[in-house]
Amino acid sequence: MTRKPAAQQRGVASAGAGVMRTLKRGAWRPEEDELLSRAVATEGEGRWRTLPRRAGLLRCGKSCRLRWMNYLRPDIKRGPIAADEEDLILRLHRLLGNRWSLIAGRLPGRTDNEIKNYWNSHLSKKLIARGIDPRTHTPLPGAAASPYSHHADAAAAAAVSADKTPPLPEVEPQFAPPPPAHPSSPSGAGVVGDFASSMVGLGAEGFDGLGDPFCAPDVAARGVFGLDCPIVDDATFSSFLDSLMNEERIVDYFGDHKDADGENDQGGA
DNA sequence: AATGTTCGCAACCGCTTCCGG
DNA sequence: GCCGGAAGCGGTTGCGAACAT
Repeated sequence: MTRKPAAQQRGVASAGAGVMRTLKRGAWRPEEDELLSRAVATEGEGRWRTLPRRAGLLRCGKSCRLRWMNYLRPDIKRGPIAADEEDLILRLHRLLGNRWSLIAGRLPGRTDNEIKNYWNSHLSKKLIARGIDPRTHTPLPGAAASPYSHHADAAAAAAVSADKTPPLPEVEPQFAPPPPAHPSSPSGAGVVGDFASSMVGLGAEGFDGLGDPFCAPDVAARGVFGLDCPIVDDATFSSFLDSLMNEERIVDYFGDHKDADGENDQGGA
């Protein structure tokens, strides 16, 4: 996608006709990408604050980091989200809520921004079409009687229409819905309670030996599970997440229609 | 063909968390 | 323990492209 030059794009000036060195904003140009890539190659990631100056870029460090993380990193995977990736995103979102970076961490080559965008533009609509609240994974109010009906409510119907996907088969959800994520905690506390209750339906019985096995270290550190929550090391938590990938595909949750409708045929960046 | 609408995604913003002094 | 700077994260914005009328 081509984009307008910085100042034009966002209305925020890179103007400033002063002595002051002004920062450029908006879309990155190829030569800027080149400068950034070279700088990271020689100096490594980190020290984003000072990197742009050393690289000869008129960008803030924040912008450089974002560009590198979401676009320039060599290990980034291009192309449409595959069915198994989508399955995993759904599973992880049920568990973790909108913790995109954590979710992205389990999808090699995918960025948090990409997953967030995919969720907002595709998956949340699919859930709504199924009469499921994408935020809580619980039935939408109007759809409570038959949450998986094709005609659950107007919102679902509208979403189906908007989604341009064929109707989904009526399938009982594989998993028991977790409680809503914490809305008041934008950067992470959304996990609150999700882990424990999600385990009921997530085939997590295999983790019985771990107590509350899904108290990831950061979650435990935030105290969201209280004192009873054992702190599980990264490896344990990681192995749990890995196990999600090996479960029967969550696609039953939606019906396996993706390949047929070509919905994921969006090109890469 | 022209115009309006919707969609997908890159980039920005503001807040939170981390870390060193 | 406190403070300030740096890094990280999630929500939101706004543009161009694609599609519909």
